[in-house]
Amino acid sequence: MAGTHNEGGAAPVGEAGYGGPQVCKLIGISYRQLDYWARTGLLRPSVADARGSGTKRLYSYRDLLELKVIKQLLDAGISLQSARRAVDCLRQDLGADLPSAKLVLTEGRSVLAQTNGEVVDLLAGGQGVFNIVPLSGVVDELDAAIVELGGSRGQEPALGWPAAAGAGRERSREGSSRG
Amino acid sequence: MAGTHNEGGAAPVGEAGYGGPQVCKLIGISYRQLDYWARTGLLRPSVADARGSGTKRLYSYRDLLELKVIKQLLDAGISLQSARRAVDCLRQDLGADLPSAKLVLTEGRSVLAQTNGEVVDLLAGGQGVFNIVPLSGVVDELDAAIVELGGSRGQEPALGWPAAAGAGRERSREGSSRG
DNA sequence: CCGCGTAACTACCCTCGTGTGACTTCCTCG
DNA sequence: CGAGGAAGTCACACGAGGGTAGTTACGCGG
Repeated sequence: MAGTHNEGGAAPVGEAGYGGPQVCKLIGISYRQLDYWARTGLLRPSVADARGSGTKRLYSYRDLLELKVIKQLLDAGISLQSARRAVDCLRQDLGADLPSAKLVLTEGRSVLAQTNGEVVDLLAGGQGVFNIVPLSGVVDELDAAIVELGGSRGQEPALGWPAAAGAGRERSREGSSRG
Repeated sequence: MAGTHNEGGAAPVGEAGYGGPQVCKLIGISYRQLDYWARTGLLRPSVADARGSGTKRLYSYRDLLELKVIKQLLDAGISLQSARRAVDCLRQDLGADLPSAKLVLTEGRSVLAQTNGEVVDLLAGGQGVFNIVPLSGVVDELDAAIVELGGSRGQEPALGWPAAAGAGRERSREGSSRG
């Protein structure tokens, strides 16, 4: 279905990235929300941002991950401001093995815990509230959504990247020059 | 200011409870916040609510605990709506040993975990975001605040709750010990 | 006994963040 | 060059309070 044009499903056009409306379907947010986040600087598309009314925003898979985390946090009743800190933390650990990690947010500090032991350790020593995001679920749901929307394309939805710990996974296409 | 009132510190007058401004100091919120919460029904004083402009709201120690939990959640960037659910959960487990428990909130479900094992178990099976509130810290901080504001009275920081609820639950609530 | 002062609660209006809808503009593809 | 879709813009809504003035219940002094 929708196999006529290459924009019919959720798969990125070649290597370009994911367009705005596609991202909305994949993440499960409204377009206005995505637009708002992009305009307020919470998360701007890393492949290509808009340069006018007629252009397209292009999001990378990494962007999708961050968006999904933000949505999870919002669903859990956490404010955008806190979600922003969470994404910040996510960006610092670029090489982490995300599917096996948990994002642990406390007041003033946010860390990526790679094992359950770390989480328990943090829990034992902390006083405030903990917000814990198991990233496995995030990656899983996102992947499932990608497959569901455009899986029949025979195009890999960008999941072969857990070997990114210290490795250069520089397959991003920064070719589009701004005007 | 003519020293007309006897409540110089934080200790409740006899069995009355804690007044509004006192609660603000104890919990660390603004009066407007407390007022807003009372008006919107998030947490109304259980000893005596206001019946006009000249009357006083009187909060019980249990109210203070719930307020403190709410404030912790707010500090962690959690919305009032979610905090409302947390307090709801707290009210269901009236007889629980709060200082040793942790409040675990997930999307759609909120439970009181009495042991760390329960928390780990919940973490292992869940997908969404977890908000974990160690109540030991809550009780501890609240107790310290009460002692600090009214400590010179040599009075018990917390008094027995009024039997307004009708149920006589004599738990050992003395918050000096924590798990 | 009654007014006064003050402490508390209340009402009203405003702000800020976080969106949402409607409508416009304008780029890109064919 | 025309059609269509995507970003932009403006107005508005709603939650969560802040500020301030008004209103009422006390207690006290005259």
